[in-house]
Amino acid sequence: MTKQIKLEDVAAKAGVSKATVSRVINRRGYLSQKTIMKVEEAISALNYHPNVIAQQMHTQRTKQIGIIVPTVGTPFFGELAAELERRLFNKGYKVIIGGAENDPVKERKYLQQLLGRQVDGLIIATHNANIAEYQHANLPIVAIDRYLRDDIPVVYSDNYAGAREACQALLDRGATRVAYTDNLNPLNAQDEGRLQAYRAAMRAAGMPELIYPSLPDPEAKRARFAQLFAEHPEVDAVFASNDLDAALLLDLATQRGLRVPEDLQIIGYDGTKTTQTLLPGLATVVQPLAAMAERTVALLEDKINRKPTPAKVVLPVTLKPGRTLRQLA
Amino acid sequence: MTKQIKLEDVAAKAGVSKATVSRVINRRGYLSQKTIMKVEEAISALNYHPNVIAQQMHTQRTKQIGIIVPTVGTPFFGELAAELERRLFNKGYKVIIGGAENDPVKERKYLQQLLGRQVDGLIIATHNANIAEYQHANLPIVAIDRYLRDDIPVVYSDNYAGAREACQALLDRGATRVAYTDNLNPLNAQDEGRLQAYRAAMRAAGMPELIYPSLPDPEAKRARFAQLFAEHPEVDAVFASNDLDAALLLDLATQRGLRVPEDLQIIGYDGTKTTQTLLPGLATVVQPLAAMAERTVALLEDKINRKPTPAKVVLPVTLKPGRTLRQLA
DNA sequence: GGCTCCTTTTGCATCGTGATACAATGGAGC
DNA sequence: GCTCCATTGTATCACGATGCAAAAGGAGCC
Repeated sequence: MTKQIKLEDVAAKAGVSKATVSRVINRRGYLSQKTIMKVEEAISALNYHPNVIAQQMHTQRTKQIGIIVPTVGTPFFGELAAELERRLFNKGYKVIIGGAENDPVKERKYLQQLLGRQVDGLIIATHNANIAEYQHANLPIVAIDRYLRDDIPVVYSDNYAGAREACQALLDRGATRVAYTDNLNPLNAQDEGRLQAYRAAMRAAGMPELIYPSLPDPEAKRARFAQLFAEHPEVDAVFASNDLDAALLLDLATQRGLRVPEDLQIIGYDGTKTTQTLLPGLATVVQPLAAMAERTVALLEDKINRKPTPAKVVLPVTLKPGRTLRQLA
Repeated sequence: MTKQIKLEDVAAKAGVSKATVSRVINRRGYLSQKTIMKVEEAISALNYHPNVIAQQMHTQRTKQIGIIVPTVGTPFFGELAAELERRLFNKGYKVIIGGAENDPVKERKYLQQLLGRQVDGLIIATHNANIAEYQHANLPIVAIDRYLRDDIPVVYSDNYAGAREACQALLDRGATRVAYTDNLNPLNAQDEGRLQAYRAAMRAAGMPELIYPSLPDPEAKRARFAQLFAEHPEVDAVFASNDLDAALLLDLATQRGLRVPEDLQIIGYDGTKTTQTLLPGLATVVQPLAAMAERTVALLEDKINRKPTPAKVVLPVTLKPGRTLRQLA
């Protein structure tokens, strides 16, 4: 705003050299009590704050970590970002957050800029198109829920087991026709785990597969899900690959006069705090967000410190029953 | 990771001088097509990215904006952060996000570091204790929903009108005892608007005030809200100052066998996309998040460019009726 | 006084980019 | 041989904090 106070100004005010001020700030080397006091008085009198950019220039480190998520405006990624941010802050890092918004152009722009040593490391939690920049990125990276490159570790929860248990929970409670809704982006290897588990469960139960895409546009998605009920009135259970979709299905079902869980059982996926607060009755598969964040940050630190890291970390999920499931027979 | 490629390396590889490489990158001065090609080839061959820190050092700008929120793990602030981030990105800024977590110590730490010109501007959306650092901050700042200092513009939505309409909606539908729950932090001037409107409405209706605090700890809050029903069975309507509390009250009421809205009407506040997806039936007061973000970013840009800014911007809210309200008589 | 030893302070180079001034080269055109 | 202009190179500085080597100050000792 007005004038930028720098080290030199403090030095002049205190009547010492720049080096001495620096040494007072960082408590290094020999210092007389008298100079320490003089300098500290000058610092607070001028309201001096060291220029972080200059420090970064010198250390060649920014102590900043980039996090790329689809958006923080959604419970899963919002809570994930919050968990990551808290842990990174405790380790002295600040977080640059990028909402890729399922827009490969925006994601690419973020990467190109962040690759100029603006961050000491990167956490990628998007489900976008395979972006070339990742392949040549010369930077510590950890991915969440998505494979990027052989030497980039992936942290994810056990999607296959989670989906298997969700399907089993429905079948154990007498479901005869189970539909599945998912964001069927072929580039997300982990979500494939959920799809595969659903298919395997249907095969084992001798039931047909009923798969509906979860479209990005809210209106289109609502219309698509409405079709499900229209086309397949025999469906008496739905496994949604995320809780927001489960809530939408719940609303649609209620509007059509279906009773939940008597006529239709519903189970979601993710189990964030937000969903559990807003819809405490929803059955869901809870992803271990805190643990995922913990491991992600630990892996990133190892990468930064050039320690060896495992190729992947898989964490267990928990099934949370709820009022959208019938009582067990 | 390995070796840091710098301008000089590109120059050597392309067989030209540093100045020429700089000219090519920034398209300045006379340049032959041949050199442009040579240089660009070298750039991509070496996978060169300009060192952002050095650029920042030179321009004395970081093109980074700090956003301090309580947490992005909550629908309101998560969606707000997402709206802000998208607009800032479009203007060439990256976002450093800080979750203050209602912890004044953490908030203060963030400020002290960010004040070292690590960001070109700051957006404050916390409801924490009054932190001294704000008073001397020599940096463009815009606050959301909270007064900080005379020369820091505040953007907020019309809390008084929103609360007034919420209360009126309940009374119009035959409510005879209306309780109010809120995060009663005395430092949040705007929330006071909601409280005042509730009090005025009760006074006008000749009804007693029933005010319950929304505690930070989830378990404690649940217990506190349960008291509301135990202590005041005559309550037939609740106005919650946020949707998460409204959902909690809805759950508690259902568990106690109260029918909503027949026995108990509920209206919340905020009306985020997340709540409207998860609980589409909840009546609420919708805050204009997108407009708030838009105005905030515009004000911050004005501040950065030293243009005059208004002291405050108040935006209108919208009442969204729902199945937690009775039909109008 | 001259010497060593320790404390305290200072000057200077460094990090990578961008800006600026100025020189130098080469080719075209007359 | 001259001018004109496009093109590239060289050189230097600024940005602000840091860390090293060197210098300055003071005490003690012979």
